[in-house]
Amino acid sequence: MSKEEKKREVEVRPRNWLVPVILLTLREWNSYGYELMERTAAFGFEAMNPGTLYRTLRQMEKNGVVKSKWETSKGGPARRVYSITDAGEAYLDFWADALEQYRRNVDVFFRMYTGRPPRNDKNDKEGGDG
Amino acid sequence: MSKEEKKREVEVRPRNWLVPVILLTLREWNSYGYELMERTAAFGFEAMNPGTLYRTLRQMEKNGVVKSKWETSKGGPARRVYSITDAGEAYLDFWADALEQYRRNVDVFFRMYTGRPPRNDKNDKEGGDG
DNA sequence: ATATGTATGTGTAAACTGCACATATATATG
DNA sequence: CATATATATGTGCAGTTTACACATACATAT
Repeated sequence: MSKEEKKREVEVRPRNWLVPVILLTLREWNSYGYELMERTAAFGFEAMNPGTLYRTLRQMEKNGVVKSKWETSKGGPARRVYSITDAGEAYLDFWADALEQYRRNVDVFFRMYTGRPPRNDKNDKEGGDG
Repeated sequence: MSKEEKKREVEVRPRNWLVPVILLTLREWNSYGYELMERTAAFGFEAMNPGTLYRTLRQMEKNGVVKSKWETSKGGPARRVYSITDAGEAYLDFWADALEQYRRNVDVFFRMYTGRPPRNDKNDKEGGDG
């Protein structure tokens, strides 16, 4: 396994990370799929896949956290413009709570990763071989 | 959707979070599945599922990041005691890098979530209704 | 022989996601 | 009208991950 391959393998985003990112963006301004693809880059989605994004938006509307309407006045293909709902703002708050909890877990990880000396002895941590 | 249901829905753990947690624990002392179930609680796995843990351990051994041997000397059922390999320590370092990157993304999220006033106006953020 | 606690493991189904592919509109060009 | 291009939205499918239920096995006590 090369260094590059390992890095590609480790995708450190929580499941559905796209959902709170979209909600947070829509809380500030209404937007549509094609534009959201650019904005999500700041949150770790450097090469956002269109299919994933549009599917997520539809799922979110089905769940009632966003709503949409067609916008045809701007020239070019029609855009489905999304806005956040009250349920969506509440859901975003849940995500914020959960993310704070998770951040504490990651802190535990880093304290143990950097703080303590590795190769402590508790069991018999085979000193030689296996 | 009740508050409880929503909370259950939002699981803010990255994919394979169990992997670095196991590696980090094994870096300090050798251990086995049943014992690891308790230790993972500190990292957000409060009700660890045995099946998930054992399957993950086997997958990790297949990938060469841990190795195991049977221990039958302690009384009770035999334990498969795992230890981290050199490849495992290197893999743990990759995870640490990725987690730091991810933490930056979460920081961006929280700055936007708490820092700025919601309901800014950029597009036409429908002032009234939908 | 039965029950209990310890310990490891599999089968299956649901959810999530990346990749490839399909569709549709507006504009420019010939 | 025909074609190409940029914009914009959407579906099919397959691989991975994971939760839940279930199965297996050993040691000890009674």
